Amino acid sequence: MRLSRYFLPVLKENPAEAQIVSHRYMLRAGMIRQQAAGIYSWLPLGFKVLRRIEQIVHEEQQRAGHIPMLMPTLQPADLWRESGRYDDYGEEMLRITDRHKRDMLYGPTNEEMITDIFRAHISSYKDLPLTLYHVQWKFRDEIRPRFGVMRGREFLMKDGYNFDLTKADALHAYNRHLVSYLRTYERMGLQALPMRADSGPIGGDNTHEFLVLADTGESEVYYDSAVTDIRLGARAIDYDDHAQCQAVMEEFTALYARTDETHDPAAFAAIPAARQRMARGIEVGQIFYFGTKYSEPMGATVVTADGGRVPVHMGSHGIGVSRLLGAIIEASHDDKGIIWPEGVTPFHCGIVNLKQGDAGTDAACMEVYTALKARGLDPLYDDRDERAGAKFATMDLIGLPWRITAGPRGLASGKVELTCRRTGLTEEMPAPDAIERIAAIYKDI
RNA sequence: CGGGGCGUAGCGCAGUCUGGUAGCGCGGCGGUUUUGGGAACCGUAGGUCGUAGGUUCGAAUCCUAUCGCCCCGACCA
Repeated sequence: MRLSRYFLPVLKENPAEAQIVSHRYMLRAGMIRQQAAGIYSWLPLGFKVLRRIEQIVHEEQQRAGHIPMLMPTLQPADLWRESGRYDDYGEEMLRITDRHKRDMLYGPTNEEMITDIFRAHISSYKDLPLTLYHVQWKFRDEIRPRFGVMRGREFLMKDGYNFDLTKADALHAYNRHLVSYLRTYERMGLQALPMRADSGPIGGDNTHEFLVLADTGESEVYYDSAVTDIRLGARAIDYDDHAQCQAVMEEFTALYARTDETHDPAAFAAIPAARQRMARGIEVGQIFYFGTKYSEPMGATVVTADGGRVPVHMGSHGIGVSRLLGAIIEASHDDKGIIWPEGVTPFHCGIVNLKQGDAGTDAACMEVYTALKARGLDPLYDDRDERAGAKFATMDLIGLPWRITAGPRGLASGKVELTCRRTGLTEEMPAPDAIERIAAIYKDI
C-alpha cells in the first residue's frame, strides 16, 4: 500500500478521553473511532490487525480439529428462557423487541444457540466428539465501558463449544483448547498465562483464564514466577493424543497461578519467596468445562451404544479477539508508539522515502516496494511529500516492526537502511539484501 | 447505580465567575523558502458554542430540563 493512497488519520496530540496507552495509541494511529460508549468503528489500520488476529485464531482452531461456523448476533429470547439465563443475565444483556413485539437479544454469548443447533441435528453417540466454533460480534451492556477496545460493549470474540459423550472426553476437549490457545497467543507474540479462575455466570467447576501481564490489567493475579519460563515453542502437538494434551495442560498449570477470585494465600505462601509474584493481568481468553449444565435443561442428548439416552458433556471456550489488540499494545510499545509483533503487524515492513520527488530515490523506493510485494509481503510505502521526521514519527507510531529507509545520501553508495522498530538498530546494506532479510524474517510467520 | 467532571472548528484547549462582533495551537488548503527525527513565514477555509425551553434590548456566558462523553467506585471477557 502506498501511504498517499491509504486512509490513515493519525493524530499528533493525545485525545482527552484515552487514559491507557493502548487506547491512546489506537486512536492516535488512526485504528479506531469511537461511535458511542464502548462501541467503535475499525478504521483500515485497526481492521487489518483485527483480521490478522482473527486469522491466527481460525488457523489454530482448525489445526486442533474444531469446525468453523457462524451464528447470528441477534437471538430469540425463548432460547434463553429455556436455560434460565434470560432472567439471570440481568442488565448486561441488551434486550430488543422486533416489530412483532417478539423478545430478542443481542447475544453476549452462544451456549443456548449452539445447544439448540446440536439437539436439532445430532442424536447418536457416533456423531461425537464434536467441537464447533465461530468468531462473531457480541454485546454486553457494561455499566461502564472503558479502556478502548479492552472493555468495550461490542466486541469480537471467538467462542467454541465441545460436545462429548463422557466427562473424560470433554476434559480432553478442555485440554485440547488449552493447548491450542497457548499456541494461538504465542503466534501473536504474546505470553498469556493460564490461571485457575472463577466460572462466573457460565457456570461449571473446571476453568482457566489466560492472562497477559500488564500494569493496566483489570485482574489482580498471583503466580509463581517460574510459570513465565514455560513455552510451547515449536514442539509437535497431536491434538488427538489425550495423554500429550493432558501432559501439556499439567505442565502449564502445575505451578501456582491464580486470579484474585480463586487466590489461596496459604498455597501462595508455600512458593519460594523469591518466586512469589503479585501483578495485574488482562484477560484474553477463558476455557470452561461445565458438563451437562445446558444439555440437560435444553434436552441435548444422544443415544448411546446400549440404546440409552444421555445428555452430552459440554464446555465452552472463548478468545477476546478485539480485546487482544489492546492487550498486545499494552504488552508491546514504547514512548514513540506501538511495536507490533511480526505475527499480527498490519504491514510487514515500512518504506520511507527521504526525498520524495528525487528521481533516483523515488525509483529506488518503488523497486523495494514492488520487490517486497512480489515476495508475497505487504509493505507500507510512505510516498507522501513530507519531511523525514514526520515520516519516521508516523512509522514509529503505527509500529511496523521493520522499516527500510532510502535517501540520496545512502543511495549514492548503493545502500538503504534496515531498522528494527523494537531495538532501534539500523544497518546499511544494498536494497536486495534488505529485501532478502525481510523475506527471511517472515518466512515462518 | 452512587460520587465527581466535561460538552466551544477534524484534534487539544481558552473564553463562562462579571451577558455586549467566537478565539488560540495543531491539523486542512494555496504560496514562498526549506528538506535525515513531527520545519519557518505569508495567506486562506472551517463553528446552529451538545439539544430544547426560559430570562434579557442582547446569551457560549444566567436559569430549567434533557442528551452525550470521561473519571473513581460497585460490576465485568
